[in-house]
Amino acid sequence: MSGNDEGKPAEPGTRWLDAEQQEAWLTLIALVTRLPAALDTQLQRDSALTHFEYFVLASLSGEANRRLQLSLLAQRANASLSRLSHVITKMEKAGWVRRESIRGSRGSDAVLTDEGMAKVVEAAPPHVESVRSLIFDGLSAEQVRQLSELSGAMLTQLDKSIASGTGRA
Amino acid sequence: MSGNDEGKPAEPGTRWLDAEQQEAWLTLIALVTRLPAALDTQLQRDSALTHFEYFVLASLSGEANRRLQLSLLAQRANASLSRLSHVITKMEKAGWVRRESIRGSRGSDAVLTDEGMAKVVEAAPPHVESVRSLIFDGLSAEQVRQLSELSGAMLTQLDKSIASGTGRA
DNA sequence: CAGCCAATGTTGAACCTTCAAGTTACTATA
DNA sequence: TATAGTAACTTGAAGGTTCAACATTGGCTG
Repeated sequence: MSGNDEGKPAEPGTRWLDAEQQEAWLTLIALVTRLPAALDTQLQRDSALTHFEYFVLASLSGEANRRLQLSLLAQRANASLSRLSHVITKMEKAGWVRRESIRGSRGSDAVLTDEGMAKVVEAAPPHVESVRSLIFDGLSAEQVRQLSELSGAMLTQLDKSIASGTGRA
Repeated sequence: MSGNDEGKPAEPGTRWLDAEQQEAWLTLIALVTRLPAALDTQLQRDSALTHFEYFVLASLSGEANRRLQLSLLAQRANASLSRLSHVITKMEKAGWVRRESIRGSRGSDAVLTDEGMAKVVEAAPPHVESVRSLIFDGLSAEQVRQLSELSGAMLTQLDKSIASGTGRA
């Protein structure tokens, strides 16, 4: 990666990134762009699923009664409620999920059907194999630990920044 | 994050992720999902740009003559040529970029116009501020170094896996 | 209990990306 | 110098996501 891809000094008063931050940033951007693309490509080809759909199905499959309230599922899947709602509608039509309203509460649950469960069970092995090949085969145990810590730290900062409105994102 | 979101053992012969890998994976997925969303939100609100558009403009602005062949620019921006072409078309209409065919070669260049340059110069300060707030304010210098290394290692593995067809992504 | 407020969820339109097919124009080969 | 091959780019359609507006329904307060 060459020069200054994050824009060059133009306004006095703006604090730019130092060289190490620049490099880390460019590399991180590449990662967050390419990794999802790679995951989608594999899942699309092997199972005709988006990674988001897979993640939603997998999340439900790990749940106590294979069910979860939509708003909680959205959080779990790092998505907006709107995005989730559209996808649940699609997967409901496919027969993998159904909606069920919660008595005595204002929410509704997404429930994984048997067909949905079968779908994840079928999609999981090639996907996990791909995750291993795309990422973990290149990392030592120590690096895996570092990855957890670093990603965790970034998520914490992300949440803090968004909550405070400072990052205005 | 609770249980086993990557699907549970169902097929003998599939090698699953160990506990540390699982945790790292869930955290990484959260990051690659939320970070781009946060970047898009900020740029959309402050500058009416997608992060990808910003990145393309910034990449051009860092280039020798503010120009780069489309296929190279696509690589630089971690995107397909198709995606880039659509976006260049849009930005051409906005007056930020123009296409110029390369004599004696079969490619064409994207060239950043003065208006395009003005647009990046205006968009950069709030964006950099946001990047700092969203990510770097939560990381020590040592962590920034680790981030470069780790992201680099993952990208290397990603490329290797995709090239070999093993990860089939 | 009435009325308001806030949380939850849905929807359609606009927008963006992907995918596959098609075009163009160099390059190599005979 | 034909001809085939291929790299570079474009395009339209299909599909996914976001955004904003709307509907529904509990919870809270007077």
